[in-house]
Formats: sequence, C-alpha cells, structure tokens
Amino acid sequence: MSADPFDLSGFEPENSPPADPAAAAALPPPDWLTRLNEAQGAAVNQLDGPLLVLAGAGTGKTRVLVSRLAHILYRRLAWPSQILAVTFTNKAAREMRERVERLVGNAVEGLWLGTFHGIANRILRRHAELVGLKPNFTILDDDDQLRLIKQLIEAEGLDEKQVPPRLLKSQFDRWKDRGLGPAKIPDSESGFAEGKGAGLYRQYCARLLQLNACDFGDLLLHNLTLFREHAQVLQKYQHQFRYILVDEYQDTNVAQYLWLRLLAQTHKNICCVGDDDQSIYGWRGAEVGNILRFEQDFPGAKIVRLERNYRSTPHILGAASGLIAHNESRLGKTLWTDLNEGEKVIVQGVWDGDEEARMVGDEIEALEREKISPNEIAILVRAGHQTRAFEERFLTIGVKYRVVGGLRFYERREIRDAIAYFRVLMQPDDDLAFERIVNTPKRGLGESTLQMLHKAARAAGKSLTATLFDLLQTDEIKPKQRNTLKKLMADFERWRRQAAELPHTEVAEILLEESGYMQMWQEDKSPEAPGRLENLKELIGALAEFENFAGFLDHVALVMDTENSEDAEMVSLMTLHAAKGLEFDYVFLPGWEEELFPSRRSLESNGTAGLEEERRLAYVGLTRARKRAHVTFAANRRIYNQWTSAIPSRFLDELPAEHIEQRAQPGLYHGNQRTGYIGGGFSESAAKAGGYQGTSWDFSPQYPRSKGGLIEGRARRIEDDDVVQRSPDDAAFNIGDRVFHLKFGYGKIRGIEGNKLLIGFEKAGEKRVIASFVEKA
DNA sequence: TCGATAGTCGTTTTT
DNA sequence: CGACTATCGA
Repeated sequence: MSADPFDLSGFEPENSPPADPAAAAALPPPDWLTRLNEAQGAAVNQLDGPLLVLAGAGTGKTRVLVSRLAHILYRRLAWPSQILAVTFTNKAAREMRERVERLVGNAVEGLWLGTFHGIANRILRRHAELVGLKPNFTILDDDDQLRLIKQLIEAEGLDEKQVPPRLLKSQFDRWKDRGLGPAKIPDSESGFAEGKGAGLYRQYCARLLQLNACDFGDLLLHNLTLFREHAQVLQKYQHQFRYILVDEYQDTNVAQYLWLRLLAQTHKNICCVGDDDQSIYGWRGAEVGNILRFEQDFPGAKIVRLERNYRSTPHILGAASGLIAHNESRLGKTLWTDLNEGEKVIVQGVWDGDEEARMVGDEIEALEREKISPNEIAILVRAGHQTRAFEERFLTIGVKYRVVGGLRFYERREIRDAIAYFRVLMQPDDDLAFERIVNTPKRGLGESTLQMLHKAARAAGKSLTATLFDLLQTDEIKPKQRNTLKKLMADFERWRRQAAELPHTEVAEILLEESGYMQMWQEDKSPEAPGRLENLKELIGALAEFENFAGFLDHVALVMDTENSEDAEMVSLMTLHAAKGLEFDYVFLPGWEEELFPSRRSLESNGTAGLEEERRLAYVGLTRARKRAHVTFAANRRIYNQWTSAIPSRFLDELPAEHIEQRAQPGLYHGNQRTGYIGGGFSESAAKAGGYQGTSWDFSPQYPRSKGGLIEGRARRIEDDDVVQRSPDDAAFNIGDRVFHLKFGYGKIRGIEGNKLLIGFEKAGEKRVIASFVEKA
C-alpha cells in the first residue's frame, strides 16, 4: 500500500463546511448548553479565533471541551473530519470520544481525535517518504531506544559508566521535545558525553532512519520537518482543520506547540484548555511557558477562566489552594465552590510504612462497611514502587484493588518477544527486533556470531537481515550457525508469504509455533511458564481485534495500556501522574515525607523549579478528592531494605491549619523516642536541616497495631524477625503442603520464612504470601 | 556458547 | 531487597 504521499484524498472531506452556519445559528439551543455555567458557556460559545481556557481542577474542563466539540458540529460549522482534537493520554482521548458520542451520536465519525503521538503518527505514515522513512516504519519503545544508544556508545569506544545510556537518552528526548533535529543543537549543549553529545545524537538519528524507525519524539519532529519542507502538505492540513481543540495544554512541549501553531495558521480557531497549576510533566519536556505565553503566541486570543469547582469540599479546596499559593510562577486563580463544608483534610503521622499500609487498609475496610463503593477510593503515590506495600496489605486483608498503569501487558517478556517476531515479519530491517529474537529460543547463536554480523552490517551500511542475506552465500559464518541462520531466514520468507494469504492471527500462531517459541515455554519448568503461555494466547486474542499486523503494532507502541476492567469494584492504586484528570470520593495520599515527596532527585536536578513541580503534583493529588483527602507520612521507611528515618514533607506545613485535621498526638506515649530512636530520626539535627516552623508533626502511636507488633520492640533497630512472631498455628505448615489461598487458589509450599510462605500456585505461579491467609487444602 | 555466580547499582514521574 | 551486569568455568 504505497500511497502517493501527497494524496490526501480519503481523509480530507469536502472543502466546505456542511451547511450554512448562519442558518444553523438559528437552531434552538441544545440542552447541553443549558447545563453550563456562565464561564463554561462563554468558553463553548467563543468559537472564532484563538481561545485559552484556564480551567482549575474540577471546574468542568472536559465538559467544556466536549460541549464545544458537539456545538461546532451542531452549528454545522465543520464536518467531523475538519476538527482536530488532541489530548495527552489515551485515557483522555477515549473519555472524550465517549462523551462526545453521547451528545451527538455517530456524528463523530471521522473526527480527528487522539493523542499528539497518535495523530502525528497517522499523518506521518501518510507522508513517510518525504522525510526519508517508509510508511511501515516501526515505533521504538524505550527499551529499544536504550539498546540502540548502548550500541552507539560502545561503537564510539565510550564507557557506559562515564556516559550512562539513560542520561544520553533523556538528553536526546529533550532535544526532540524542543523540536531540535541533529543540525540544530546549540553548541553550548553539544559538549557533554566526552564532547561527543551532538555527534552521538546525529548518529542516533541517522541510525533510526536507517532502521526505518521512529522514537516517540520523532513522531512530532518528523511532522515538523514535513510541514516545513513541504508547504503543500502543510497547507492541506491547515486548510482541513477548521477547528482545533487541545486538552492539558500546560503539558505540551515545544515540538507540540510548534506543531499546533503551524496547523492553526489558516483558520486560527484553536482552543487550548489547561491549568498551569497542574503542569507536572516538566521532566518530560513540557513547557509551562506555552500556557503562560498563549496571548503572545496567538494574537487576538481570548481567555476564559473557569474557577468554580464542582468537585471538592471547601476544606479540600482550601488546603489545596493554600498549598499551591506557595508557588511563585503561576497565573493565579481563585477556585471557589458552594458545596457544603465537609470534612477537613486529614493529616496523619504513622510509625512506619507497614503501619501506613495497615492503617489505610483499615480505613478502607471501614469505608466498605459503610457501603462505599471501592471504585470511589484511590491511593495516590509519588513513585510506582510505593504501591507494593499496599498491595501486600490488601492481599492479606482481602481488599480488592487494581494498580493503574502498573506492570503492563505489553511489557512482559514473552509478549515483547512475540511482538519482536511480528516486527521482523513486517519489517525485515528492524534490527532491534531481529536481535531480540535471533537467539530466542536458543539456537546456538552467540556473541561472536552476532558481533561479526554487526560488523559486516555496519561496513555495508545495511540492515542485519540484508547483510545476512549476502553473508550466507559466503563461508564467513561457521557451518553450524550458518545453517541455523539459513533456516531462520527461510522460515521468515515462508511466514511472509503466508502473511499475504492467511489471516494474520493464523500467521501469528504458525510463526510462534514453528519458530519454536511456544515450545520454549512449554518445556520451561519454571512456575511462570504456564502464565506466559496464557499471555501469548491472550496476545493472539488482542491481535484478532485488529485488521492486520500494522494496526496492531501501532496500537502496541502508542496505546500501551490494555483497557483494564473498569467495571469491577476495586480500589485504585496509582501514581499521582497517572491520577491526573481523575476524581474519587476518598483519596489517600501516603508518603508525604522529605526526599520521597518532594522527591530528592527532583530537587537536586531542578532546584526551585523542581520543587514547584512537586508542589503542583501535591496539588493535583489533593484536588482529586471529592469528599475526603487523607494524607499520611511515616517516621520510618525501608529504603533498599535499610530502615531509614524520615522527615515530614514540607508540604504539610504549607497546608493552612484551618483546613486540616491533625491526627497526631504530640508526645503521647513514645514521644520520647523522637530523640531516642536510632539514627537520630527526629533529633534536632534533622529538624534543623528542614528548617520547619509552624505546625510540628508527630506520629500517632495510639494507632492499633496488629497482633505481634510490639511498640516497645520498635525502639531498637527493626528487623523483620521482630515483627514476625509466629503464632502456634503458623508452625503447622511444612514444605510440600498443599494449600489454598483466596486470591491465588491452590498451590504447594516451596519455602517458609517466618510467617511468610513461598508458594508455587497452580494458576498464579510463585508468590510470597502471609501464612495466616492460606489454609491447608 | 551458555549458564551460574558474584558484584553492582539503584527508585520519580510516561506518550 | 532485586534487577541488571560483569566475569568465569564448562
């Protein structure tokens, strides 16, 4: 399907709007308009020219976007295909589509609604040749990107220790975020990585083209190149998009901003919605400056502020507002609500991470007893690893939970392997995928063979498979390896032929079978193996939802998340970043401690700007809550398996006292431990270091501990054994016993450590569980 | 070529 | 602790 890259037929509809807008203006106002407040209505009705909607948390931002979109269609100002609506996440895009559909039904057909990356990909596929790619280019994920960079570092004779690949990657990403190709790197920034920064970047970009691949940043960057160098293409799109809507504008990076600005030139009807106080993606290249500069960037822009909050109680709002007021660089808004007062924000100190998890677990159980739906409860953490403690606790007490954006289906090893096979199938030049599978399953192809193949490929300037094709005619490769490679190449040839005739799911099955990949896992006796085979089956199922491999691979690269069952009644566990745009009645915010939140790294690498971004994150967290926000901090936390004492987050001091309920009793019964605790956790030195004034935070020792937790015991260094006092019935378990677990089902005990059991479950694989939660089968 | 073993590092946040 | 790398011996 090699399309003429200039051919826009097929997604450009009629050139003119669907009907005489003047006539349509006389239509009766649809009922969705009447449900808007004044500011919202203004944002929806202001259709001509650039518009910035400054929408505070919970002020009905999505409602405005959706109504505006519906309104454009209703007034017949544009066909769906003449409207471009961009969001930041797939979740947001999905939600918007659903809500627009609810208003206008299938009149949304043809709408350009998607993420920046998704839309950019769609455009780029169409015109790939114009920027030196083929339409079937691969989208690289982080992992591939990193592997590629490692190869470059090695080829350059640099040491990974001195030039950490991750650092290089993030620099490359930042350049791309700013719309800078290799030719445009300012001298002042090119000198790092032993002075080879810019050079490596040039090589990296060249290599991507050679691989016929794009990283995430490329999708936008190539769009910019395309638009700049091919005026007629740009004009087509400029002409086509009569209305542009942008969600979460505060999170756009420079490349995205430039992209929008180019596209908006003709009709100038661009509406951006955002909240500078919720800009939390600076580390990924987002520029709050974009939203602060909107009026200069888009002359004649109007601004509408949405300040009426419909979500949170006054106390929650007051606490959040007081907190965010500590930020210097912001436009400033005054959120208000006329909801009833409600509860104050709870701020609670606990002894350690375990107690925190236990406490939250108990609170959740209490809520559930009040018949609160678990769907209305969320735990929002700063960093992904924090979910673990809660998961363990919830498993023990039987609270159903889901981790949003946790381990993702497409990141599992077996899935990535299978996908690598598909990638090679579709794009033989995809070296990264090829490398991944060439010796998976083991085919006796090792380092040395691959090294020489690499060398030959670099010399020839061709891809690995292309080089291999030549090399197999020679005696360069040892006979044994040569035969295996020959067979592999022949296999791929055959699968490609079959791909032309058979349904793609069938080809996928044949491929996984004949390559020996399935067999590899079938013969694997590790406890995960059955699960992996299960996942592969599921993969085929997912594949079936797409028309072909290409569509599926795009989905995998861009959409990543598998729509998890949102219908089930579960507590949500996620990072603060993932929580943006969501809301819950009850929100728990654990881990408000210095170093953790605000995160040390953030402060170290970005100073005040970093701190302000952390504060915005805290603001986002609080404003997710409708009825109750429950903040906790622990005095002690295990970091790298080391008990470390922690200082309460400075953000706690920034919460106005009148809006919080402090659930901590200063110096009740082990207040003396403040200074006596080993490591000097709350000694004066620690307090001084933080320089706190105002509220002094203490921990709540009166919180009931579960059996075996000895308060006195905590005064010395805490070891696992201290807490793990085995009760007589725990001892009844022996290795080899068959047991039953509520969540994991039947299994056999493989090991016993204190009250924890290592169990090989028949369905769920190997897990560590608490002894009290299994019973003999 | 490959597995096992010892040593190392670390943990933000994601399209 | 655990994931990942470097190194070594078979």
